[in-house]
Amino acid sequence: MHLIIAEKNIAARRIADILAASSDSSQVQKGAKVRTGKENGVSTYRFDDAVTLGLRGHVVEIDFEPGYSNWRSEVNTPRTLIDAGTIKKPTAKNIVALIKKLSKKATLVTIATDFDREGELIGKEAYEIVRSANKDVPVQRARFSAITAQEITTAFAEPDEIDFDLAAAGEARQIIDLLWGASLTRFISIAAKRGGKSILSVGRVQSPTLAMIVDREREIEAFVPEPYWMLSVDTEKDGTPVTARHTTDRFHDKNEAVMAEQNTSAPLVVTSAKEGTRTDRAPAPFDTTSFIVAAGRLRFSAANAMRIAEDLYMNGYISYPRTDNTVYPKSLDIDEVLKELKKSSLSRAVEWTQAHRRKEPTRGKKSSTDHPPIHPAGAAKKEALTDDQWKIYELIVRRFLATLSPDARWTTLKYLFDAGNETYTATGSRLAEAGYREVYTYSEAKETILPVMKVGDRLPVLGINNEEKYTTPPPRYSQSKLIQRMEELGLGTKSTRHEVIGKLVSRRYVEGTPVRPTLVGKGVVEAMENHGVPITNPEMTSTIEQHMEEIKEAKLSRDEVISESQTMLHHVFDALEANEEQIGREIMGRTDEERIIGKCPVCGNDLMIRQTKGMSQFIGCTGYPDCTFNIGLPSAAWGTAIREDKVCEVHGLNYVRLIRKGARPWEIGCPLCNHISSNREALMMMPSADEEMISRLHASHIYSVYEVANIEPERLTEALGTDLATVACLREEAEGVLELLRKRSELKKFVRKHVVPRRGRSPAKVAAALVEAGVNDLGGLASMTTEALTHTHLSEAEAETLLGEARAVYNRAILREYGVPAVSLKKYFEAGITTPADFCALHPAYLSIITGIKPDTAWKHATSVCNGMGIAPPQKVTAKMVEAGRKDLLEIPGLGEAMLERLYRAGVIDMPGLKAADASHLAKVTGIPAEKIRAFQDACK
DNA sequence: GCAAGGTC
Repeated sequence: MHLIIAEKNIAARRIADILAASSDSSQVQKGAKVRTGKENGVSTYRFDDAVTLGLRGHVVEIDFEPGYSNWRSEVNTPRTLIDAGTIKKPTAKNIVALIKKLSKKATLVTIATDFDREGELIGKEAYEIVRSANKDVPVQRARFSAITAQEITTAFAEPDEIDFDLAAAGEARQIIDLLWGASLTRFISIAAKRGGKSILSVGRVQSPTLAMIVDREREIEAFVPEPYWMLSVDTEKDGTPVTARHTTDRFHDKNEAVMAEQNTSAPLVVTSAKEGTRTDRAPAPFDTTSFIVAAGRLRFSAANAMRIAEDLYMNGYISYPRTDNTVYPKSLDIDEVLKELKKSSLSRAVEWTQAHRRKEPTRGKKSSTDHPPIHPAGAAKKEALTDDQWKIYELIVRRFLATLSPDARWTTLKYLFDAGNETYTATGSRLAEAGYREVYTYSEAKETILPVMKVGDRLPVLGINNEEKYTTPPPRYSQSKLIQRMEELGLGTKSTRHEVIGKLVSRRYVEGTPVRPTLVGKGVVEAMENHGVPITNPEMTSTIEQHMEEIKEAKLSRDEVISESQTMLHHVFDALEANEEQIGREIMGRTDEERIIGKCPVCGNDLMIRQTKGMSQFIGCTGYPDCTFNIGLPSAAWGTAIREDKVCEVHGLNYVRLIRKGARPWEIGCPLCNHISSNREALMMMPSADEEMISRLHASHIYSVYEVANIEPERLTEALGTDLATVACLREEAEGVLELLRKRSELKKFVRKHVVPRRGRSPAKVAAALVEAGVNDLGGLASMTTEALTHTHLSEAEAETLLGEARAVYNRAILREYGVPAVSLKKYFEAGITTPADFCALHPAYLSIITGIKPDTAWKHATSVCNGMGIAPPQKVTAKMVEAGRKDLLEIPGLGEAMLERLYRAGVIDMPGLKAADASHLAKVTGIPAEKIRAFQDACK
């Protein structure tokens, strides 16, 4: 059996299709003989004697040997990771298992992973899995740069061998990345006391990228705008207005500009008129980076553009979108692609291209072996795709057509003028041949048409403009600019570059589009720069690249390179460990800054967003405990509170918003404005509150009922200008309001738990209706009628269920309050004893017999419930009494255990009780026939 | 809990 292993499922499928179609036997059957199956959850493609399967990129991952998982270990400190051994562990276990299984039966294995360094490593990983199950099977390597019939058949007809040196180069990179990344990440996270979700990560790619963003921000911050002046004159020729610029583009000295202006005098004499042409080259084929840049102009984020491209690829509309190649390989049949595209919604553009083909397609600067440039692979109709998918597909098709179309040609016109002692110029351009612009319509061809003039023409001066302008700082990086820069510096790969920004955002190192660093981001970069950690340097990548090249050429060994890197990292740690505390302070100082939202209105210290260990967060004064001013914020379950740039005009505090992954941010706005308005209603609930009182409270920075109830009475008297007695009253009122609010919130919680949300009827709406109806707590709800409940947006059935739940919960709470312990309560409820009334009406012996609780204890429970209810408690019942009575009763012929329970229920627990009872009444209560009862009574001694 | 690299 021939086992073929590709890098991914789609590649496996297409390779199988091509090989099956070209194998001798199948040519007769036109290639329709690939059998698709699922083995171990992995798709396989079988034909003839071959089975093809796709990996999922790397199916194993490197990690440290066991024992290094505790970040805070005293023994295995971050530094020890440098020399900790690494192991490979499977990440796609089902694929690994399937390869092992199939390898045992294989007589030949072909590794058909992508034709690049990482593909070689992935192939070697697969090879090792094969070898672990089969020591002898021959393993060969197929190399191809496009999955076309021609390339695949050649690659399999002339197989090669795995390049273990190239794979070793990849391994060196993996290990070095892990050693540096993990050890430094742990070190600075621990130094800055950050754990869990807010760790501070460091890596060979992410850190230099972050440093670039930080650097740009520094340039912007340090930028001082400088004025300059631009001089131009307005004129006209045969009624067409023309503006001519001074030949000195920018005057940096105002006096010079003014002088030039004064020296300018009519008429404007044409001294030179030059015509020319300019070639506007058709663009090169798309690689991943140039594709992301072009999609960025259509307002797609890098990650979004890639996600859509991957979608299109999976559906066969475009070729593989992760490529470094900008030169179409010979094996790509361009005519065939064009023919196919005529079936798409872009057929007119395709036809134009076919009619105007340039000799050779354009080519970019980079050519590589991995994949062809991104190009269309199938025809799509506009209706078959979503809007965004169509925009991306159209872009890729039009770019492909553009690479096959002629260059555009412009004619240019340049005039020079004399105006007194000054010279001016005007340039025009006109699109002579649109060329590729016919099909690639993404940039506007901006023409400047000038009227025809000849040397010696004299034009009027209609006006002189001397404009003062300022130089501007370099712009922040857009996503695509950043990806371009990363590529120039060799950071990341075609497959990962667009993910790096996402990583920096999720670490809260950068924010916004275009991206700017946060204070944490700046702090981390500064800390590394200040303490000689070279990882923020792009050179680290180039060094690794060089070393990898040498490993590939077998000039250096993998272990030599790793060992050199380890030594270097040890030196880095020498410096870091000596300054751990200082590094921590530097970063934490920065991050604190990010949480400060303004000055405390009470004491003038900084106000800071704080999170507790639980889910609660608030804005507190850094003067605490001397100043206790604070503003509550919604629970962190709604999102983490972060500072915004906008500042409240009234209170001078930064706005705050809550952010949560996957949710729209919750804009709190000015936290103090929010605090005031959300507490106003509650304050007004105090009977003696009025507007005037509330403004007095606000003036003393008292905003909530809670504060009224809890701050020192002296402060209240001062704030309100009243005496202590009035304040005492007020505090009592506040306590009352708080109690009411607490109950309401409990009620709300209860409703939320038991009412199913429906369109237009949220649980909150039901709760509001209850409050409106004067129901403030669970007890109130429990004592409502079903009918009354149906007026709160509930159906009758819903009202009944809610009422049932409410009563159960309420009764349980009351009974607990009256002193029935929780463990016993559970037994009572299981036996159907659920209300205080049950305890008062039923005989303790009955309570005991149906729950298994001792009679004495049941009596005690019944007594405390009756006391709580203000009802006379039952007479004392003891185990002895019950036992004696029971013995007597059971002696009566025909009276068994079942009947005993019924009698208990009716309060009859012994012979005297039975004898004294009214037979017909007892019959009614117990359901035992009256004659039988009479017979029992007769049998009593 | 950490990197970067594949792929989904």
